[in-house]
Amino acid sequence: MLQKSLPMPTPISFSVHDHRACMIQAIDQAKQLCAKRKLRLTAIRQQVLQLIWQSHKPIGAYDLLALINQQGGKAAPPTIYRALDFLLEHGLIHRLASVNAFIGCICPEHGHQGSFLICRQCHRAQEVTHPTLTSKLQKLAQAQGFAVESTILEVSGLCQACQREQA
Amino acid sequence: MLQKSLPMPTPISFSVHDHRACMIQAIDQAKQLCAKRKLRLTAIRQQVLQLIWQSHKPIGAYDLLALINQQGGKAAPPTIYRALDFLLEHGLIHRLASVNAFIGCICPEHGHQGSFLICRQCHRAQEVTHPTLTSKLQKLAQAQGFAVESTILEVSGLCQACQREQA
DNA sequence: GATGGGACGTTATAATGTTACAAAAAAGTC
DNA sequence: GACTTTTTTGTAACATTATAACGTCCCATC
Ligand SMILES: [Zn+2]
Ligand SMILES: [Zn+2]
Ligand SMILES: [Zn+2]
Ligand SMILES: [Zn+2]
Repeated sequence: MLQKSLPMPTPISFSVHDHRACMIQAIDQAKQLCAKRKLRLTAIRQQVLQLIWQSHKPIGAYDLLALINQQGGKAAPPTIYRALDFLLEHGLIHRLASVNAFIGCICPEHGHQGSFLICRQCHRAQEVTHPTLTSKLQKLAQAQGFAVESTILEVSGLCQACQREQA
Repeated sequence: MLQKSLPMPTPISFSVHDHRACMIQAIDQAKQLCAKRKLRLTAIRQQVLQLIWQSHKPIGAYDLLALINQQGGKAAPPTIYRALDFLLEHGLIHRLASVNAFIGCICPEHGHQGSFLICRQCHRAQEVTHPTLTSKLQKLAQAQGFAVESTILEVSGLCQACQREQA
């Protein structure tokens, strides 16, 4: 079960857009999702989610920790990791293993693995869908007798803006 | 440039096989490759490569460090990481970001990104090819104006043996 | 208003990876 | 061979990322 084929929002990380609106929408969506599933979006969990969305690029656990403590909090690593675990578990964020950082999920309802384009220059990342790709992968794995449970797919390279800057 | 389409050896990690023969062949191949490219496969680099191949599953940097020091060495982390960097740079090993571990490459001549099936139970991993998959991915990225430089694809799940054991 | 499970605070520690600089070894040059 | 230059290794300290253990608090339910 890699991904359901519901429509996903258009990815826009690499485009100019009102990121504050993204965050507000994401928080709102998270609240609804937690209400629906009877989960507790506690103050810290919401704060972590908000900080992740406020960042225009994937953010590390200790950067989050610093931000929280700048804002008057007095958190320790376990606090952050517990919040991150909760958000991960319920699909509200993704973890990018190749850069040890976290990013908000653009469609938390889906229950999916994320796939990401990550710019090595500006460090922004964008979640993308891989419609046929997922099934191809499934077949490839099944041919080996391997039962897929989850997949990480992280593409590193240059986003359009950074390509232009390079030239 | 994700991958050239030369023939790759049949993956056998999850099958019963003479792993010692794998290692000997891999070391031999590494020596040839380094000779051809005028690279220096120093004692430590060869030892690290050999230890990686001796392990029947991906192995972490600090486990390698411990093994080397068990064998009479007196290495510190930088020693290991430098050897790993060399081996990575020249495609002799791969790094599995999702488990922070290293694994020997089954076809170091190719200059490719690896894709891996990783069993969450027995922790063995197997490198696989993704012939059409790579090009699909390229197209997907290009549609976003993204210039791909490298890709990590790591599939987690259960290998055939562990599936049977489960049942 | 007891009580039980989940969430959080706190301290310490584990695991992974890097910087900086000195010494040694190897390779190139005459 | 003696010199210089480059590459590799040794060593100590440090940085980053993540977890363990245990006690306390909150709060929903009974
Ligand atoms: Zn997502
Ligand atoms: Zn960029
Ligand atoms: Zn390989
Ligand atoms: Zn297995």
